[in-house]
Amino acid sequence: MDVTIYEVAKRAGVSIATVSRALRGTGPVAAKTREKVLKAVEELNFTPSRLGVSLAEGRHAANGIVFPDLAGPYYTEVLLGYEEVASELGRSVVILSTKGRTRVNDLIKDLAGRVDGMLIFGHAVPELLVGELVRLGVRLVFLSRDPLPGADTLRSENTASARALARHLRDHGYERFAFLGAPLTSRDDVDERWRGVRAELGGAIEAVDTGHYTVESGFEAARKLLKGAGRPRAIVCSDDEVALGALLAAEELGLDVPGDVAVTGWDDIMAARHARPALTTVRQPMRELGARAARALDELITGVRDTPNHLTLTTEPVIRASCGHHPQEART
Amino acid sequence: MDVTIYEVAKRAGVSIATVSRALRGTGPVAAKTREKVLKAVEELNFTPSRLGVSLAEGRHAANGIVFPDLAGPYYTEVLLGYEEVASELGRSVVILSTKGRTRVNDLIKDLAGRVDGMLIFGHAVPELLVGELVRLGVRLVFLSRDPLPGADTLRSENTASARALARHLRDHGYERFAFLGAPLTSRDDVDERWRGVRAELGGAIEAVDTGHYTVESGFEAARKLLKGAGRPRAIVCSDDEVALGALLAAEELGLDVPGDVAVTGWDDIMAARHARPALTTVRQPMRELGARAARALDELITGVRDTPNHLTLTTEPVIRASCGHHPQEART
DNA sequence: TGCATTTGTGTAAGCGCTTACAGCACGGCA
DNA sequence: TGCCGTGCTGTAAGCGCTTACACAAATGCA
Repeated sequence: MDVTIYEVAKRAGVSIATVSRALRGTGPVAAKTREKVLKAVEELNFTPSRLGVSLAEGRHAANGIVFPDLAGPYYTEVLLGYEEVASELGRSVVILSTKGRTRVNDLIKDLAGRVDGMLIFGHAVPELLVGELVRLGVRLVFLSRDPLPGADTLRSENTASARALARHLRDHGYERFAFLGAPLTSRDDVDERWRGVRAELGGAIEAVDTGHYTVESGFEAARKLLKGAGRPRAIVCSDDEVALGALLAAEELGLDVPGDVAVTGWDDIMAARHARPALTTVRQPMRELGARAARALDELITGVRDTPNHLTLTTEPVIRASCGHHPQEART
Repeated sequence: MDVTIYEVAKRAGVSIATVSRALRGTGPVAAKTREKVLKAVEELNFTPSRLGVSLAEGRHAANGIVFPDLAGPYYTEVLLGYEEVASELGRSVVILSTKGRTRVNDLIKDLAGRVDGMLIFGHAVPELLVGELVRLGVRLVFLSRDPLPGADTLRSENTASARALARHLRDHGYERFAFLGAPLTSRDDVDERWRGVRAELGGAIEAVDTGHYTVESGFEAARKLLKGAGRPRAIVCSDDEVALGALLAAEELGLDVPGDVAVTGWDDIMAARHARPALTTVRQPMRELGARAARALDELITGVRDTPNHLTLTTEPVIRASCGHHPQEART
């Protein structure tokens, strides 16, 4: 990768300006000259240095993406949609995981210096820095976060779906409920889900903090909960991974799902479908979130749009076996 | 992000060289001067332009990673390990998915111009291009691929584990086997697994091509296989996703796993543990593959090492319920 | 006190491109 | 024949940094 435009120019017997014009198609170039240039390019196997191009153009042709942790299907799916569209738009994708990192601020700032804009998951970035980035003029799209000035936000609907899910469970005839998740750690999505079920079920549901959103934390919390005195009839989990943990806990305690206790998740990750009983959940359009984010960013970067956009995508309940037999619904 | 070193220099009343030295700690700078510089940096909120730095330094401080498709836990896990170590080493990670892309060559070349080296999954890149990249002096690490000159290769062990898995199944008393996967599409890993079980089971196992490595293709192939006349007693799948598909097929046909048919996977992805019956599989150290790749690349880039390395990591069988009860083994 | 170091700082030459501007040749037209 | 486009190409000024080199000032030592 170290043949430069100068060598091409020399070989073709023209100036570097002509090489550049011939290659980019800007400005007029005589057919014969173009041919000479292309031939030299071919022979030397020349690829313009991205660094040189970017420096001169003043743009990176790259997008960043910041997530708290790539583990788990949710982030992966979003990333997938994001990268696909970004690539379509001619932009590379630079990733950054903040989990367990010290000096996150520096990492983010470094990233900001490598890209034209970035997608940030929820609260993966300290609040103070968010303001600074906005002030710096970095193009930003936030995922699953309350709208804020100076940046796009993108999310999928939570409250109404949560209410619908809660209603569905109540229609089963269940009366005691628990919500399993970490609603106190400011993941807006989960907070909304909690408020949704709460609004529907009122005092019949209690929240249990799992601390994290992992199979393990779900398992631990569910085990404690199911062993306790007032065992809930149904457990609404903040996401599928927590729910998978709950299923494991029930299994360990010899409880039948959904016979003894119903369980629901959120996201519809792959494992949800393969768990037994298959997990009732709410499908979030994860790839589309990523894809939309990439397009939104493109609009902001190219300047097609300069006012922030705040969009909410709809979700879809997926009723499977883990919530119990329900006459009105089909099963997957 | 558009305050430059010149403005800092002016504000601090020094030259840009001094600013650079003060910030990077190269060369001597008087304490008082350093303070002035830092103050100016602070006030202007200056971050050196990555482009400028890279151009001057002649390095990107970034690594690439190329995968056929990010879908599925295998790639994610590797990516996770890779990004973590790369970040530790001060390198960003630029991703590129080749699935369904036209002009892959251009994408790869563009990527090569953005990074100091890259990790490439198996055969995600056309063979012809591999040679060209090597010739161009791009630092490369290949995953799950036969050793080739001019680049590192990294893989996890397949043949011996496959033989061990096959032996384990035979010890159950099973006699007719099938191998489900797409061994003909040149994924070296899978090819080795097939050869391993084949070496152990000989004519007792037949290969069935699924075309892809997805739950769906596994489902389709397994359904056809299980409906057919000579139904195998055990199905060895090329990876967990195919195996999950096989479990679904068995369920649909009303067959008991492992009572009627045993199923095994490969990789030990999250869903393997949550499937019912839980999937017997072979754990591949996915994160470590990523982490090692990042370190290997670093060695090549920094020049600590200049001869290619070819490493094989060991795998670990994970015996769960899907292969049947087996007195000698514990169950997870 | 004088000289050789050391320390601190600035100047300027890159790094590899893009592009505004200028210049040159050629053809068409009056 | 003279003049004015038009088409093509080259020159050179950036883009934002790093760093070799030169030089001045401060220090150490005899």
